[in-house]
Amino acid sequence: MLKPDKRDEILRAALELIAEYGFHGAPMAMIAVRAGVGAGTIYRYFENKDVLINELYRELEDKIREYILPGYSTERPIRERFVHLNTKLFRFFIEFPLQFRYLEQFHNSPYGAAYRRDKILGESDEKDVFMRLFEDGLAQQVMKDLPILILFCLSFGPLITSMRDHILGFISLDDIMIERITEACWDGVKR
Amino acid sequence: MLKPDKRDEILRAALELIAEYGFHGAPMAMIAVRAGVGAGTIYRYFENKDVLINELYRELEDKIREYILPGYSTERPIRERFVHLNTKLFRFFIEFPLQFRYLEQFHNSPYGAAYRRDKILGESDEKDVFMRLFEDGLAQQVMKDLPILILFCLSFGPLITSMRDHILGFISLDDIMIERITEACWDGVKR
DNA sequence: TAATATGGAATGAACGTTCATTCCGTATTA
DNA sequence: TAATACGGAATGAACGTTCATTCCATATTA
Repeated sequence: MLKPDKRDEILRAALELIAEYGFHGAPMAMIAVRAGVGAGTIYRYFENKDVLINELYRELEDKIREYILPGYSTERPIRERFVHLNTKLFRFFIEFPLQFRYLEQFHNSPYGAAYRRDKILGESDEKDVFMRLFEDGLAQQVMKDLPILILFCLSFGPLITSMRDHILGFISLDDIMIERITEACWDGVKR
Repeated sequence: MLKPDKRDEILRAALELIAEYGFHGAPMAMIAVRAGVGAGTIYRYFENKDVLINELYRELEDKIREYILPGYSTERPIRERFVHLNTKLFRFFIEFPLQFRYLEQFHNSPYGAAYRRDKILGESDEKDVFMRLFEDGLAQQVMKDLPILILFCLSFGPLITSMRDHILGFISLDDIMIERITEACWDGVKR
């Protein structure tokens, strides 16, 4: 019987190594060593490296959703929802920097491009929380009359860029700074 | 005598292939074929792949400076300077999408991290145009009282993110959209 | 001028290394 | 004991880089 905890060890090891060294700097053999399993064992849990990478991404997405959604309500005012999601995202990434770096690696690769194409153009059954927020912001005329994707860029661009600098140690993001950046982003998207 | 145009061909080929396939998806052999030279010839012009990659980045930086600086004056009002640089940067990247993608690849790699560390922490002799703009904006109390790097993130985060979506074909950045995004970024950084 | 010699640029096959993946003998489980 | 999981050596493909050789523009010679 395949053990779930061995699978988790492999995923954890892959996350750590890929976050630090990138996809090409994290060979399967190295992942195996860090996970404390044989190289061949990985292939009992994941068909190949691509599958492992994509699986890791999917689980990460779930983890993020679980982290940011509690306390979030589409009934609240747009501005409050915006601040909630932005702040929680910042907090998540600061608490889990390896996860942030993994996401960065993923998005800046063919994996990420393909995934994003699916998400934006594809007919997803359940709409993204963020999509929904910007749609509502537009409908209520609280946000600037810009394409939703642009509103996206205006709030997540600074988030990602500043997180990167935080992780590299160039700036330090404490709660106050997070709040001020979020406010500045709001100034950017609000009408 | 080593021919400059052969060197240029190699740089051009490397730019195209790395922009499209990433550092690891662009083998030297492939670069050689596209440049129309023998594989070994590259090593007559560049010590190794790392040197080639860094040289390409440095030339790209020069090209950008030459593109955005004409018509720019530190004597003008902060807001005008901000709009000038942002707009020119957008235009450059839209006109030269391969260059944008190369920059992206570079920044999301150990090359970029090392480079950025030097630039931010190092004692550069000449100050960056952008650094200077934000310093002036702070001094004149026109911009929000935030660390310079944060102001940076607030304006370049959206630029980079929206350029990425533009290149992937998810949005279309025309002059009007550029202006509106730049305005929104200004709303983000202005006091 | 014609014929030959020279030296550096260009070449691409070959090398050593690294990697993802497979294979199979052993250990573990039921 | 039979079936399944495991480990890590083996494999072959792909890569960056090297180097013995070829090519060619120029210099030298007769």
